[in-house]
Amino acid sequence: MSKTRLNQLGDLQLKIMKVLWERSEATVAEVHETLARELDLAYTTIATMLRKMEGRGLVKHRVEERKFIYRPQVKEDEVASKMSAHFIEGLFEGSLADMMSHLLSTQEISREELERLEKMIAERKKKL
Amino acid sequence: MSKTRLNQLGDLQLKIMKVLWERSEATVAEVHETLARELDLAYTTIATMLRKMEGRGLVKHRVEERKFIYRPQVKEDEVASKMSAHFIEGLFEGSLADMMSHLLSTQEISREELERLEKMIAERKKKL
DNA sequence: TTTACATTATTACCACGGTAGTATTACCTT
DNA sequence: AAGGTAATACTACCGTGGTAATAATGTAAA
Repeated sequence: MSKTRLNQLGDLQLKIMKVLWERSEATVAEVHETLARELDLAYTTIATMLRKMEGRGLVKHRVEERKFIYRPQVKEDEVASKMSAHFIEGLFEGSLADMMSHLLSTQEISREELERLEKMIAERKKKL
Repeated sequence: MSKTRLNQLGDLQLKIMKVLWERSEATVAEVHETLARELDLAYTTIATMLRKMEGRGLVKHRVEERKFIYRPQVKEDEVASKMSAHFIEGLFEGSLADMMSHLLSTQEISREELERLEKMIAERKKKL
């Protein structure tokens, strides 16, 4: 198992995981194809990356008619949590509010988004 | 110049930058000492890292009585913004609300923090 | 059955973050 | 003047993300 460090996936690894999360499983070709519109990578690049990721325990594969079918070995939520925590820790001393404060004052945000945020927080407050 | 990729600083680099940002400038010894409680790193590790960071344009140094005095070449806000944007992009398709939604449902958050968030958002809404 | 094609295997690189030992230099103290 | 000390310079190494070319292999088509 080796409890892969989920707190830091590379950009490409993340993109690959996203494809896998969305489809539950996929062949190398499918992943490659899905990412093709976004990234111009060689087929073998994806294949290599997936193999490496399997080494890290991020994915696992089975064989079916000569093809490798990969599926995630870690949950998206888990990864998102670990990565978020790590990120917020490193940049905002772990304070979610500090991060939001910074984001609110620097990022472009629509009224809709603000309202969504407002609702979420209100909702969350109830659960306490 | 090379417009250093501010969107991705390593953990150690960030920690070093934080020291520099806080003090405006510092010698290798000061950085090393400041981080000592947290990290057990060789003096030369810090020195090397700072030299590498200077190569990337993150810091700059001047010499004073035989010592290198380093100062940041990039602003904390700028780095925080770039890194945040990159992070949110990679994990939440760029949606701040999506990130918050995830964070709110998985992270431990105190009532105080929630209220702080609430106020911030209300405040931010006014400015629109 | 030969050939083309799809797929994985093998191997190789590069960049960079991180880590640090050893060498050199220069200053300061006896 | 010799020797200690503090600082930087140089060099080296490892892990890993990313990228991919080439080789091998098996399958399907002609």
